[in-house]
This record gives sequence, structure tokens and C-alpha cells, in this order.
Amino acid sequence: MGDILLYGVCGGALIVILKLTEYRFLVVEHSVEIYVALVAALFAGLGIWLGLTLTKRKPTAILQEVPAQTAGPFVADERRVSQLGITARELEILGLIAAGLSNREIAGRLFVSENTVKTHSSRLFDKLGAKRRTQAVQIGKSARLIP
Amino acid sequence: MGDILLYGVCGGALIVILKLTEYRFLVVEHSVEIYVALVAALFAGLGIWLGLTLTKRKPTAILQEVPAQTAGPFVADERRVSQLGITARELEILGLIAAGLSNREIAGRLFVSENTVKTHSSRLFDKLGAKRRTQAVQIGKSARLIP
DNA sequence: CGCAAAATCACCCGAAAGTGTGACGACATC
DNA sequence: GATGTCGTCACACTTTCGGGTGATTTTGCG
Repeated sequence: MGDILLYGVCGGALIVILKLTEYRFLVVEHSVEIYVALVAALFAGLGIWLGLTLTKRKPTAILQEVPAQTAGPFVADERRVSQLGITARELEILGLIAAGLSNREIAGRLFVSENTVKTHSSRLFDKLGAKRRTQAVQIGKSARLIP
Repeated sequence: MGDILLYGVCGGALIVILKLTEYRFLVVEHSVEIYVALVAALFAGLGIWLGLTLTKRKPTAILQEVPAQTAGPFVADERRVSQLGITARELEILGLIAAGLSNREIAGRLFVSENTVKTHSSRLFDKLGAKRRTQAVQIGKSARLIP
């Protein structure tokens, strides 16, 4: 985690800068509470932003054991999704297929053409090894790709 | 992103706490620069921690046992079956549809003609209020007619 | 910038699914 | 014996699905 170190350095530099600016602008006008709140909010936002950007595009192989039934709002098994090479759009369409929508309805809901939905579903069936949409739904459910 | 909201609330609470403590301990002893640096470092660390935890483990697997759900090999809700006027044959075909079989495959498995399967499924869709087989599967599952 | 993956869309064509109507036999019930 | 339900099947017709091909645009990454 060299990123953490880099982050620490940047944070220190920013602290110095803030301490310098304090003498010039802020202290003379605002009370200390407001200043502290501003600094806190700024650094909190900065920290969040850094944390997000640092871990943005990482696969992060998650190994979790699912014993039986997963309570809660359900999350797709990312391992199998990436393992099968299923894209986010395809997974989205699989969910809508499982919800019983026709290609035309899916197209209307996603604001794309029906042909696009067909292309997506076609590639999806190929990746799932399904010949029909009902089969794709069955496979998707058993593979925990959809609830 | 309810997490963001939660974070905001925590941040506000911490700001209040810090403002309170300021009057009691810190201001009397330390200079403002040190205080600000501490606050900044604290919030920066908090921010980066939150940023990491928000992205790294979005599943945050809540593994709970659900013993009441899967009790036995599943039995269809007979009340709803008779309530909808669904016959045993239709329910059987609904199960095969949910298994991803085509009409022809269902016909082969039940030793009947494809047209028979069509009429059964047609009446089934009518009783379920479904327009497609995928929709029939969805309705059947939510109504506990099929596993 | 250039590449590769993903997303978008179009067209054709065949297969599957779904609708509607009609019909026939088995079986139970009144 | 008339009635009703259920399962079976046929045939014609429309709609939906799915495969195949090719193309363009968008986007993420090196």
C-alpha cells in the first residue's frame, strides 16, 4: 500500500498550506469553530475522494463463503460474472428478462432500440450457454447472478 | 448511497464534539495550528478509511441462516393454485417452463404433442395474467407455485 | 494518441412462442 | 343422461425470439 504513504505525504503538505493560509485570511474574519468545521469537511471530502479514486478500478478478488441463503438485498456473484465475461449491461438485461419483460419492454425501459437488446441478450445467452431466455433465467438464478 | 448520508451525519456529530472539546481542553493548552492539524489529520484519516470501506467491500456479506425458508423439498401453495383455477397439468408445465425447457422439449418429456403444451401454457398464462413464459415464471415464483 | 472492449443499431431470416377456434374422449357429478 | 371439467390434438395466424452479419460510436486504458 504505497498509496497510503503517498496520501499521507499529500495530507501533510495540505496541512502545512492550510496553516499558512490561516494566518493570512481566515483567522482574521471567522471564528475558530467555523474554520475548524471547514477544515474538517474539506479533509473529510478529500479523504473520501482519495479513497474512492485509489480503489476505483481494481478487480479486488473477493472470496466469500455463502453457506445457504443470503438474506438482504442480494448482490451478484462478481466472481462468476467476471469469470463468464458478462458485462454490466448484459447482467442488467438478464435481470429484466427474469422480471418477465419482453425485448421491446426492456428496450423502452433502457431507452435503447430493440435490436440492441437483442444483441445484448444474444451474447448473454452465448456466455451462459442458454438457448432460450427462460433457460438463461434458470442458469442465472442458480449461478447467483440474479436474485 | 445511504452510506454518504450516514457519513455526513457522523461528520457533523464529530464536528460538534470537537467544538465542544475545544473549549474545555485544547484551546487552553495548545496553539490553534496544532489543533487544526489534529482535526485535519483525523478527518483525513476518517475520510480515507470511509472511502476505502465504501468501495472495497460493497457486499459486506451479511451471512445469516434462514432456516424457515427452505423447509423440505418445497410444496406448492395449494390455496393459490385452486384459487387461480390452475390444474395439476398446468402446474407441471409451469415447472418445466421455469426449468428453461422449450415447448417441444416439454412435449417430449410428457409424451404429448407440442400443440397440447401450447394450449396448456396458453390457459396457464391466462390464469396467471402473464403474456410471456418468463413472466409466468416470475409470477409463479412470487406466488410460491414453483420453487 | 491509438487500441480494445463495450455499447449501440440495422437488416434479414428462420425458429419458437403465443392466440384463436374447433374438436374429441375420459371421467366425475348431479 | 345431461352437464361440466380436464386433457388431448389440430390448424391457421400473428408476434416474439434468436442467430448471423456488419457497422458506428463511446469509453477505458496504456
